[in-house]
This record gives sequence, C-alpha cells and structure tokens, in this order.
Amino acid sequence: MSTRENLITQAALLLDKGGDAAVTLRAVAHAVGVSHNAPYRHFKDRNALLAAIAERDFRMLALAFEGTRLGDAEPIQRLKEALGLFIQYGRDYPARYRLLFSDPGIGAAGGSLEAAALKAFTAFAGLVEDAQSTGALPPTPTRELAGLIYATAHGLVDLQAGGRMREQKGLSAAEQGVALLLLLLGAS
Amino acid sequence: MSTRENLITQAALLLDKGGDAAVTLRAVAHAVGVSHNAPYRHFKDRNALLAAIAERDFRMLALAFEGTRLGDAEPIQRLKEALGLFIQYGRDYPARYRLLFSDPGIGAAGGSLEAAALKAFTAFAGLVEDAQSTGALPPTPTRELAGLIYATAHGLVDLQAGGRMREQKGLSAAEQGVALLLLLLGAS
DNA sequence: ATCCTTTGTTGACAGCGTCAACTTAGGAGA
DNA sequence: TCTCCTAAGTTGACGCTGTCAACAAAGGAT
Repeated sequence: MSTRENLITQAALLLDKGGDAAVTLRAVAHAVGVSHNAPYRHFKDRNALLAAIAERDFRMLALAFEGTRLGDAEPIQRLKEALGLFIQYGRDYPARYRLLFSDPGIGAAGGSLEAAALKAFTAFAGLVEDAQSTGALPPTPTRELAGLIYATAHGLVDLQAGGRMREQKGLSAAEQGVALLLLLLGAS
Repeated sequence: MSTRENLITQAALLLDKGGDAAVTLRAVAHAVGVSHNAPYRHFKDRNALLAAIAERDFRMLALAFEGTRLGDAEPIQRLKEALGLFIQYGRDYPARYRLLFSDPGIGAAGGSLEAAALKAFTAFAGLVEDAQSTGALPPTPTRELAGLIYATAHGLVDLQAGGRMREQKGLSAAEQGVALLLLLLGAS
C-alpha cells in the first residue's frame, strides 16, 4: 500500500477513535511510521488529508447505493435498504459522517470531492426513481424528491449523532423517522 | 455588560466572521480587551465558551418559535413562517448554525444547553400541533411528526450550508425542500 | 554517467489551549 | 475602622500543533 493510502487509512482510524481533534498530522504520520512532515509530500495541508478521507468514503457510499440498486427486492424495499445502510454508516462512524457532510473548510478541496459526493447522491436518486416507477412514491420530479429524502435522512442521522434526538427503544430515531417519512409519502 | 457576556458576544462575532477556527480564546479575549487568560475566570475551557454561544442562540430560537405561534395567520402558515426563520438563520449564520447542531464536544456541557435545545424543539412541536389541529397535517403523533419536519429542515439547511445542495433560482433549496415536504404531507 | 523529480528527513517558528502563581479590588464580619 | 476572604484579572510558562525552509537520498530518463 502506498504511503498516501496509508496516511488516509490511519487518519480515518484516528478519526473514528478520537474524533476530529485526534486527527493531527503528527499523530497520523507517526501511526504510518514516517516523519512528522512526510504528509506534506502527499497533501497540501491538513484539510486536504481530511478531504481525501471524505472522498474515499463518498465513493464507497456511491458503490453501496449502486450495489443496492441491483438487488432482487422490490424497488421501494431496495430504497429502504439503502437508507438503512446510510443510517448505519452515520451511527457507526459519526465522526467520519460529520466529516463528509458537516465539515467546513473541506469545500476548498479540488472538485474531485464534490464529484464523489454528487455521484453518491446521483446513485441514491436512481433508487428513488425506481421506487417512483412502481408507484410506491409520488411522481414528484425525481431530483427534488430524492433531495428531500436524502436531506431528511441526513437531518435525522445528524441530529441523532449530536444527541439532539432521543433514542427510541429498538429502532433508532433515524430509522423510525425515515420509515415515517416513507409511510406518509407512500400512503397518500 | 458583564465581561462574561462580552466574551460570548465577541466570540459569536468572530465565529460569524471567520468560522470555528477563528474563535480562539486569545482572539476573543483581545477583542473584549482583557488578557489572554481572563476567559478562564468565566468558562472552564474553549468548549464551554462555544456552548454558551449555542445556549444563547437556542434560547433565541425558542423565543422566535414561541412568538410565531402567537401570530394571526393560519396555523399552517405560522409553521411555514417559523421554518422560514429557521432556514434564514442557518443561511445567514452558517458557522453558528453548525455550532448549535453539528458540533461534537459541546455535548459535554452541563445540561443547560440540552435544556435550551429541547425548549426550542418543544416550541417548534407546538407549531406543528396547531397545524395538525386544523387538519393541514396528518394526525401522526405530534412529537414524531415534529421531529421529522425538524430533521428535514435541518438536513436541508445543513446540506445547503455545506454546498452539497445546489441553489435553485429564487428560493433556496432548503425553502423549496420544506415547501415540497409540506405539500406532500398535506396533499394526502 | 548525469540530472531531475519524487519522497522523505531534520530543524525551526509562531500560535494555540491550558496550568500555575501572583495581584488587586471590594464587600463581610469583627 | 481594620481585617480577611473571594472573585476577577494579570503575567509567564509549558507542550502540542500546523506549516515553512533547507537538506538528503533514490531512481528512472536522457
């Protein structure tokens, strides 16, 4: 594995373990086994390293969505699966999740991060489109409806990660919220 | 005005102007005109100062929601007004908004911050309840429906603040998204 | 055989949060 | 009135951080 990839991996590990503040360039470099300035050969600055983590994870999200779309289940069921994955990702890796969706200062990274983020959303919109084609969701313009569901899922996950949403017994608040949204959208 | 309040005000100003990273204890102290260590007489550490900003703003949000509830317009219209205020707050003060809703490390603050956040949400739920009572929204349990709408608005604002949501012409994506949600919820 | 590019190193710097110790002002209690 | 305690503020120091500059080696292309 290249040093660059090692840096990204170890940085993500530190992020999961100790949150944003734990991702110090020196700690990452030490974890990889290089000097404290080696990361600068691969990343312009700390934000660029964080952006690389985000880009990698957005790509994985996109792949997960695309993979889900190919499943056997009913389209609306596949959409629910994808939303479940999304919520689980946010719950299991809250610091990483917030890096992808709520970190300022990462925006200045080259367009490749934005492209990866857009690709993930586009894959998600495909799932919504499939569900619409079976009448399980209203015929609202796909892009807007997908944006609405995406934003709702994000809002639920983010509020839950911040403790601003109480946990219910059994299902997480986010899972319940998404289920309610789909119910209200589909029952009409 | 007490030094403590001055510290909160200047910190919020710096936050608006330069984002989270600009809120350095030394810069805040300098802006107030005290030594670099004076803030420690009023706040345990940097996070405690940030939490104080968040608490103050949550209180203001709660007041805004409560005030809106007393308006003359139809309940569903008052709810839309409140959502408009919320979105505008997030758009005008994105760094502050993210402090309230997406900042880890603030959770460790005493329960008074959580209480203020809950009060804001409770006021919002009151608006939803009023709208339900006129049949403008489905009779889903109020707390869950309010949580859903709240989370959706938050998700839209947060995605927009992070640039992950394209701006439409005229209305912001968040305003459009909320309108679409209410339409889909109410048209059923 | 030479040279340039990539990758890595060491060393330094200012700025940060935080701790410790000292100073001062002002009110409570005698 | 004198004393003393507490709250508020100060100076100085510490280690850690991101980042810059200068140097070293290694390896393929010419």
